[in-house]
Amino acid sequence: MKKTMVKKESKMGTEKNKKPIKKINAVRQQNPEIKVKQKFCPKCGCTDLQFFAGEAPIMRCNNCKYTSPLFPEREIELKKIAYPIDTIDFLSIENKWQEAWEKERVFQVKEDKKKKKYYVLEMFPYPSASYLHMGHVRNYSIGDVIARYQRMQGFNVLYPMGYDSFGLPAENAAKKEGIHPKIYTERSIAQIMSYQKKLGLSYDWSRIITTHTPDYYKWNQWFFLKFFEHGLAYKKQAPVNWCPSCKTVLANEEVIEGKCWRCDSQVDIKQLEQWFFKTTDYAEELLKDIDKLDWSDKVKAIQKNWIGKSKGIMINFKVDNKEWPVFTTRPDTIYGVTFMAISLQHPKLLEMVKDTKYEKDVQTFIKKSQAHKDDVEWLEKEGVFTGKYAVNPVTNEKIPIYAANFVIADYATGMVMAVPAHDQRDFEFAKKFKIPIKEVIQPKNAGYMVIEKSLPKEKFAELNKYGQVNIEKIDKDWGKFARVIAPVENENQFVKFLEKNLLSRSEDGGAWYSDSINTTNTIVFPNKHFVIKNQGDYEEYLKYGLKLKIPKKQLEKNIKAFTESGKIINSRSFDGLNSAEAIEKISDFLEKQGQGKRTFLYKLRDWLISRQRYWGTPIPIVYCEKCGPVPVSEKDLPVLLPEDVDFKGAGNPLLTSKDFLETTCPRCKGKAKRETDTMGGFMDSSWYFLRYCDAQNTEKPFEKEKVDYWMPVNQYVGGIEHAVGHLIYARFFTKVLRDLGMLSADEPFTKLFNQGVVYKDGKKMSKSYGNTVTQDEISKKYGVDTARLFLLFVSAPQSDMEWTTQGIEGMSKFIKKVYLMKDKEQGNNKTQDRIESMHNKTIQDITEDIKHFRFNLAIIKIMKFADYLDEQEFLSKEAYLDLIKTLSLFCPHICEEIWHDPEINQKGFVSSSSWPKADEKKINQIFEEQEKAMDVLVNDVNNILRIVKEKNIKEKQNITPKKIFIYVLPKELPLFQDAARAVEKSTGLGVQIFAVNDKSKYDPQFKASKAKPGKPAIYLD
RNA sequence: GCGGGAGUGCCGGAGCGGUCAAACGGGAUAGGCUAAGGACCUAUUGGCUUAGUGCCUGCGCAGGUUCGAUUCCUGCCCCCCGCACCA
Repeated sequence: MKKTMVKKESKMGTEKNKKPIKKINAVRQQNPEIKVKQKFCPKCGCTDLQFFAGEAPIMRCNNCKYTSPLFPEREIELKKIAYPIDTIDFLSIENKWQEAWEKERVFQVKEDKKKKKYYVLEMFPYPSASYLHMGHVRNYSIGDVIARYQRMQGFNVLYPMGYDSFGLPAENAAKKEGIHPKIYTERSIAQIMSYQKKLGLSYDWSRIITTHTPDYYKWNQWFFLKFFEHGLAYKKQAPVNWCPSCKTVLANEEVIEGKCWRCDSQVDIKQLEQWFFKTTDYAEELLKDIDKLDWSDKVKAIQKNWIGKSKGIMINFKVDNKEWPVFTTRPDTIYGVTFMAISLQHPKLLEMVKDTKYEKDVQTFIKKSQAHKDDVEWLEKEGVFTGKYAVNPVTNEKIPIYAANFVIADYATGMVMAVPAHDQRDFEFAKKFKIPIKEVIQPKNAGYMVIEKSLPKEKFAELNKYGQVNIEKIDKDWGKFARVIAPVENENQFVKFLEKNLLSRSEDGGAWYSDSINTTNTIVFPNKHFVIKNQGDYEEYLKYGLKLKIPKKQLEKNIKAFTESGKIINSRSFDGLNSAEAIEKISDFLEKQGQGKRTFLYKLRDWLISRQRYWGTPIPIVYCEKCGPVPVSEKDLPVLLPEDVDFKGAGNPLLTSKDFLETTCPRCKGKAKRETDTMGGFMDSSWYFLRYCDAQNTEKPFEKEKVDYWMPVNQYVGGIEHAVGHLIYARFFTKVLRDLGMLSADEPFTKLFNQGVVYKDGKKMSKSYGNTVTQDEISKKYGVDTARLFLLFVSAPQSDMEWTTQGIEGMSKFIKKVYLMKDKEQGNNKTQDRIESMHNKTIQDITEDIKHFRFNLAIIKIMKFADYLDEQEFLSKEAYLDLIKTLSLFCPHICEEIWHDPEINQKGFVSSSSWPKADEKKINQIFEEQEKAMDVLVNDVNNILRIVKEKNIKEKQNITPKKIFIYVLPKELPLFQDAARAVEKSTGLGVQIFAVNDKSKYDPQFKASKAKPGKPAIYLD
């Protein structure tokens, strides 16, 4: 995909430029909007017209060849342009069927216990733009194909749409343009919705949801109260991400590379009191259940990584005789601890240094490092000594404590035991502050030997003699490249062997060079890989695309810490163990001593839901002067978002609404103030899929029975960008509601499909990049059916694609062709059983393809099938109907139009017809082989013709064959009767076919004897 | 650094152990139908060779496994995407 952008202009491109662009093209490009009124041939009434520019523009009918000059009154315009009238009026067909579907409620569904359900869902959009671009069109088309397919399979398909309509952009628009967020939002929704309708998406519009309306957000508040009741919602002071530009806190999932996901500003860390949901209570289940999901490995990996479980031990260090637990995954390195590092944001840091001479240093340092997440790739390690010491519980050594910028405040306990010899960060810090480095792990004496180019056989034999090298395979030929991978059990002896026999050590002590056997480029990587190369020089080596690389960082102890496992040293009674054993033994020891506790830790944090913004769900909490924070009572919900706010100032606009702010305490009826934080948008999207199941309910968020009927979502479709945010929260929410008895599902989304991104000019197509191609532009020109078909045809739905209009014409032509086929005379073809075979095979293949999201391949097969049907003398109606059915997934409007055409005359809607079933008995592979044989024959004839022609030119003669004679084996005669027709069509010459044993055959050159089974002989006369 | 994906013709993209590399679409070239083409039809589109044949080259580069590799493995190159100071 990216390739297109990288590659230079092709040769073809430059050649093209040599040829002058035809005038007509240029004109058309300049004035694509000008159309001609004439739609029907005045003579025969057909619509297959062509128009030609020129001094006197004319119209020509392709059917009856009638030609006439065009409307004199439009002559001026026509002089500029000749533009074909589309013979199909897409727009009115689209409107017609969209209206019909809506009127007949074709896509509305009810729970029906007798029918199997299927829930298809696309991630609901955030209504920030007022149009749809090709990226959207592609996404919605994917979902619609699935919905239509499952519907035709007989499932009760729930396929809803709604809008995630709370959020900052609306508020920003209000600030900038002075429009109230509500108006802005509702306008956008109306526009987007109209475009979605124009796409012919088969949503059940009766279930529409907009999250900014009180009908919806009331339940957000209700859930909040439930969570609060069950201890799952709480308020705490914590170091949180603060976006200075959006003026709000952000959840961890909304910070990308240290920047705000919306505005890209540097995010600061602030100590603030905020509302959280206890996602960490569910960390283990969220992690464990990932394996149950039919999601892509990538998304699963991202989630696992995000939850980030690590196994380790809490070890009690003592500071001022108080216990300071510290988490580590590497207790085997505890004897190597040479300093402690505490986070700058640690709440107890200042307390620790209070009234000491170090207090000032620490304070200055905190100020200096500004406490914001930095975007540098790897932060320069900085820190300051706190003057305090911690006691190592195993050695009783006094360990100095440093305040350091690389320690995260809210992971584990905010303080780490630093082992510079075996942790890269600790190492860097120690180097900088001249803290001792104590090695407690030694690299293991084992490795792998990789030998490029073969050694002499006898040398390998010698290696083997040592017994340490197990050579798996040696290339027999000297001089050829061979790779030998051999585990080396005893490095020291092996190295000695190498030194003695093959190599000598380089001066810096790192690499090994072989000079003993006539080569200069032999290198050894101790502890990692041994790469021995000899015979031949460096240049030759490069020729084979191999480069020599000395991983200096791995060799030079001065740069890198040894972080792998190995043999324990300098650790008293634990010496000699390997790391894995030592981890267990030391953990046992610590636990026995009461100095430690094995535990698991997660990277996942609690979900920060407070936002200091206006356009969101108010948090239903009241601060009473006497009672403190009190939840609003259920019956007072919803806490309405006031509309009389001022967006001009800085800060949260909610603070400007007095009516909202001032209230009474639900408990003591005294004076109280409302919470002005609102909930982040992820709250809205964490349960919207449940609301769809019962969207009109005014009594509760949803009826359990209904949700249990529809949930879980069978197929979720959406971008991979939500892998950690929305998809984790929604899973969390589902699990909590399950535990509250509100539904039965464990997981919200059984299957997840991540569609690819649509790029343009090398960037993701989006409003913010300004590189959008809108639905309007394309559908006006080609109709939405073409747009949908093209987008799904041009590449697999999960892969990224670069937007191009190249090829869209082809799709348009194809649709037109299928449409015109309906007028063909219906009847039985001679090749009926062959058609049936292809028909059933096609259905079988397409069904498989659709099941596996290979829409592009399914479309290809539909096209092939259509071509085949079109080639036949008569229209095979049955086959054609199934063609229309399958095509209707992609092009619902035109298919509906055909379905109801008087010639075809089907009842009901094709959209609610049933998916064709393949009859395997009718699939006959022989036909396919015969088709191939026919193709070969046609090919052969053409090949001969070509050769003859070339000969003519070369030898300046003029032999032009006029007739083709084909000689087939007698029993193959019926088969090749059709082939003869194909040859006729292909060559435009007369064809006569004989059986080889036909005595009356015309065969002057006795070619007939060349005929073989499946391969007739040919003679050109 | 870690994780995921990818590299196929002029282009977009199929194929993912053999039956066939290049389906399908686009582009280009030639021809037909035409007074006129943007419709439609036909052929060609790696090289050599040939009355329909045969051979070679070839799926980022270099090796390996296999009777056989575009497909599996190893190393390297390049590109894209995501995460990243998680102790």
